[in-house]
Amino acid sequence: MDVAVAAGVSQATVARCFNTPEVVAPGTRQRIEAAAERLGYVPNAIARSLKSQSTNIVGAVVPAVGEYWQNVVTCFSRCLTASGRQLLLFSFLDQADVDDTLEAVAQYRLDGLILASATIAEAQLARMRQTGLSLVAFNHPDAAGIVPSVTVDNEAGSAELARHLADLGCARVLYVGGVAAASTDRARFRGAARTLASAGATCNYMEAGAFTYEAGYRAAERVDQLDRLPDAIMVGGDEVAFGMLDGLRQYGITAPEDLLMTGFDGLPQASWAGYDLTTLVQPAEQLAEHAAELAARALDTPSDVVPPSVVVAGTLRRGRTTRRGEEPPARPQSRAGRGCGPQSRAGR
Amino acid sequence: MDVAVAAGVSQATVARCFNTPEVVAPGTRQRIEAAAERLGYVPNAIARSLKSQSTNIVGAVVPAVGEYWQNVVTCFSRCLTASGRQLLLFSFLDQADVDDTLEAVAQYRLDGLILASATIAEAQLARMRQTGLSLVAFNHPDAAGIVPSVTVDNEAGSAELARHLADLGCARVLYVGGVAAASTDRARFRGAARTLASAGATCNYMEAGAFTYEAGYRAAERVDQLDRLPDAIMVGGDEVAFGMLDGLRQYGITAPEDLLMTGFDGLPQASWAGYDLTTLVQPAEQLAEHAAELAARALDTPSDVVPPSVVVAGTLRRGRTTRRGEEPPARPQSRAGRGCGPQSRAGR
DNA sequence: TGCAAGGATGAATACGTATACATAGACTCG
DNA sequence: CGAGTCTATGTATACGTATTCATCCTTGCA
Repeated sequence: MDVAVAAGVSQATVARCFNTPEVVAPGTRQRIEAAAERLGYVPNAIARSLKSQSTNIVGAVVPAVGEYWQNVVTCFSRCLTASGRQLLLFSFLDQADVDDTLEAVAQYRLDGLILASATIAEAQLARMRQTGLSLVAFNHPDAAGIVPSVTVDNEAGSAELARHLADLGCARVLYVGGVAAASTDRARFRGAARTLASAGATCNYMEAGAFTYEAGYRAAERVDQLDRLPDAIMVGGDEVAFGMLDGLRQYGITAPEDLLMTGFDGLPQASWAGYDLTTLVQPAEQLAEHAAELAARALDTPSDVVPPSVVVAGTLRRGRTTRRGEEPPARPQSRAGRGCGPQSRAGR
Repeated sequence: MDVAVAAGVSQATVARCFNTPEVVAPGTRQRIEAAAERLGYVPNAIARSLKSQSTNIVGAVVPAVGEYWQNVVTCFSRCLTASGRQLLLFSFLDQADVDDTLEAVAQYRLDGLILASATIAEAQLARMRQTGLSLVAFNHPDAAGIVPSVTVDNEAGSAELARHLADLGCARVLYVGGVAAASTDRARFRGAARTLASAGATCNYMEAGAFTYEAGYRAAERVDQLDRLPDAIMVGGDEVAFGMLDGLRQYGITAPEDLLMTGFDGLPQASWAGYDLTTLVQPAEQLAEHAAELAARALDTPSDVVPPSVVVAGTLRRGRTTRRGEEPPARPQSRAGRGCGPQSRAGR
């Protein structure tokens, strides 16, 4: 409005100048742009949102902890920014906080909402769907059919890992899940158990209690106390696997020497030389893209139509933790022959 | 408005019912609440923001990569949610994207903006300050004096680490920084160099090139090629230190056996048994709280007053990487005496 | 020259809320 | 019983934009 009087035009023309510049006369446009520049004017997205009934903002409700989720949030942000939209982030510590969070979410008229958690109750999902908000469940396989859903193919991925272990001759496998209530966890166990059974191998289940490093570390004690070590441990999440690896080392148990180990998720750290974990890499970027697209899509689907769901295949990453009997990779040329002598750092 | 007619009152009364319920008659209130419940009405935060000129949203511009930042983002989210505000997240990959990002930011009339990056140009900060937006620089010590700033005490923290090394008898120290252009990096090197000099020790500088695991891993090769290994390596960031540790192990160099090592930041992984790194723990939660508070504070400071800056002390965490000559921690009771025999997992 | 067509712009309105002001009724008290 | 006070509510307006409709000016053509 200030700009309008400064440029000697009406507010409508200013608006046109910013939205459809081609319909405004070059001279006028130049005058408006100069005035805007001088006054430091920037369009008000709030007012625009109110008028256009669309905020250009997508919300994401994400657990506050865990390497996996931090990675996913970054992907969301990248995807949305790339398509000119914004990310409103809600992170919750306790599952119970989700209710409050969702209430706060509803106030902002978001273009879409990504619910990222494998433990949101299905009843709650159904309720959210009634609000007319375009939402999509991320990493919650059981939500497919209730709301649009985006996940990696947990069962097939886990089956691939199991097949890999079976090929390496593992007959007794222990599956260490994070939280049995998580639908991802169940799907992963299903894939593992099915494949191993058909290969004539056994697959027991143990629950770590959380998808965290500490949970894996603590679960290592229970593994150590087993009467007999399994041939391999399939862990339901990379972070839990890191804890399991470090925890087992405490008891003198290492992978791949004493048993093989696989993770799930494909966190950046799985590629770090310190762990070098065999895992199933989730195509996080791709998953995030699908979620962002679904969340922002026009809400034309009537509620009795089965919503679209996207399942993307993961990629097996072979790390040292399942590399039994092979030659260790060539060591870079050593420091031998230098003055300081290698005696104190001879072997690995 | 729908609710108003349904309850047989005016829109103003509905608004009062949601903001100042005590001034509306109990009977009326009940009627309105019933109507709202029935119609699934939730107040429109967009309209409220437009009217009240305050969005209740705080923005954060954060680098898209790095364990450190992911952790910080989580803290921001927790703090803001706890105080009933929302977090609009912008993450950028390239420093050059920041300009575009900031332009997009300006459209939303945020209550405040947290600029989290140690490499934002100071001229840009000064320019942003003109926009009247209440902004605060996070983790950018050089910004203090230009805009309100929140950082850990980088120099003192680094000095504390250096003192720790000096006490352990280190005379030749190598400082491996992430990006020399980052003001945090420079402050940390200053603290280390000053303290080591006064202790009669030397402190050379090497730049890893980025604050990433890979950069640390690659820098390990240059360390290996030195004529003589230093007594200790101070790494400018934990993630870089992890890479350095793993990289050095490639060459048969381990900490604390061959040299001591310290990090900086206090990432969760530094406590993981696999690294167990001596580092300076940033009080991330506390820093985030200060940033959130400053960002949302009333913008009463005239631009010629030096803005307030918060510097919080970090905490030294002693890990195995500087634990030379001490007894290793007691091993948990071994699995000896069980049927499967411990031969294959005897030593560490 | 007169008229139609089209291009540029202004006036007016709606989006959903918060709030200042006005109003009307109930109640108190001298 | 009338004036004053307090409470509950309605009326009207503003926030900054997008958009429809109307208006005015220019241009082309017969």
